[in-house]
Amino acid sequence: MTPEFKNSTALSQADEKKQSERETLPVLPGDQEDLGTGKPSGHADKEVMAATVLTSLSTSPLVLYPSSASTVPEPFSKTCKEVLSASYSSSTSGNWSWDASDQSVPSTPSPPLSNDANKNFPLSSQGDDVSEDVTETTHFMFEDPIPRKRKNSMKVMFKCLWKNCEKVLSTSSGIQRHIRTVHLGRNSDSDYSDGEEDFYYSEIEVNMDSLSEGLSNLTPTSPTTSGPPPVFPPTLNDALHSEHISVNGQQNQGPSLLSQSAPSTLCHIRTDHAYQGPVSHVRTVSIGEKRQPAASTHTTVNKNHTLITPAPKSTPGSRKPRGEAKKCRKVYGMEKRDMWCTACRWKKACQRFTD
DNA sequence: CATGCCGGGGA
DNA sequence: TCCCCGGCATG
Ligand SMILES: [Zn+2]
Repeated sequence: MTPEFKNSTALSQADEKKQSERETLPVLPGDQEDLGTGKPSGHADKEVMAATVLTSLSTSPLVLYPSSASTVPEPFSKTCKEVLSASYSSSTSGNWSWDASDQSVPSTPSPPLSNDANKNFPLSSQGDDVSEDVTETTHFMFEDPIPRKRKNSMKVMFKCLWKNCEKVLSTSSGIQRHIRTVHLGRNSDSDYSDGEEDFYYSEIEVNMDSLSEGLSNLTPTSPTTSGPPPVFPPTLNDALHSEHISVNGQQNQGPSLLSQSAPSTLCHIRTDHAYQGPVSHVRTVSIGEKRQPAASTHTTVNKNHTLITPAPKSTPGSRKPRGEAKKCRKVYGMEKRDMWCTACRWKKACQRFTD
């Protein structure tokens, strides 16, 4: 049978199943030429076809050198990767493949994480921006529409990194709003979000398990709770840096002036957001020099092996950068699926438009 | 909801 | 090895 008709016609909607009808190709005459669909004998299957035309979409890569900004009065450029390395404390040998090594899910189907309603983050936004907190959404931690994580009992939260602000929200949009309104002093009406906010918050992951374990004090289970209900704060901030960064004296609040509050650190820590590649939008302000909170070596004495280091784990730590650049699928569309690169057809990582 | 892709499965 | 899909993560 002709392989052509194997597929059916259904598809439609979400995933069109398959449809190997060649639109462009006329019903293949007896023997198609080389670059047909799949020839056993590999010839150089370089795709040199017209596809190239479309491929021209690439984008404008390169250069964005914001570092030479200008507002920076003092050469504060330094401490760059230091921070980076600090946060990336992970090591090469840190095969996080062990993951579930310890406790948790021996074999029981354990019910949905559930139960304990323990959750509350000690965020205390006091200190600076007293002027007005737009209140906006605050902390609502459990409303996340996250049915199940890859693991169980793992939650991703977004923490504001401003000097004295420790707000933690459960949604990125929430934290962005917070930063925009509270710190950047932007109008909330226009939720125009340029990449700026991204640099002021970071994602942290909260392990409910260890949490409840370590400090299961929330519940009156153990009477001996005199322990300090610490907050698992990945916040390794120290006031040390504040000295340098005090360019503006304070931060936050600058309704009239735009985000002049931005601190100055010439390095852009890429906690996770990997913004690179084709940047079509011209950033009004040069990004790159901002970011005030700095993480120093976590000297926290963690006797437990349960580090809460923000790094390895499914969603939170190593986020999937999710490359940019349109891939075959988007470029050609489902209709011309035959033009996709093999990888794309197999639903694998695209090879033609690798970014 | 669409896209991208890993991991796994069938021939 | 080729081919494909379930399902999930992400924006
Ligand atoms: Zn591709």
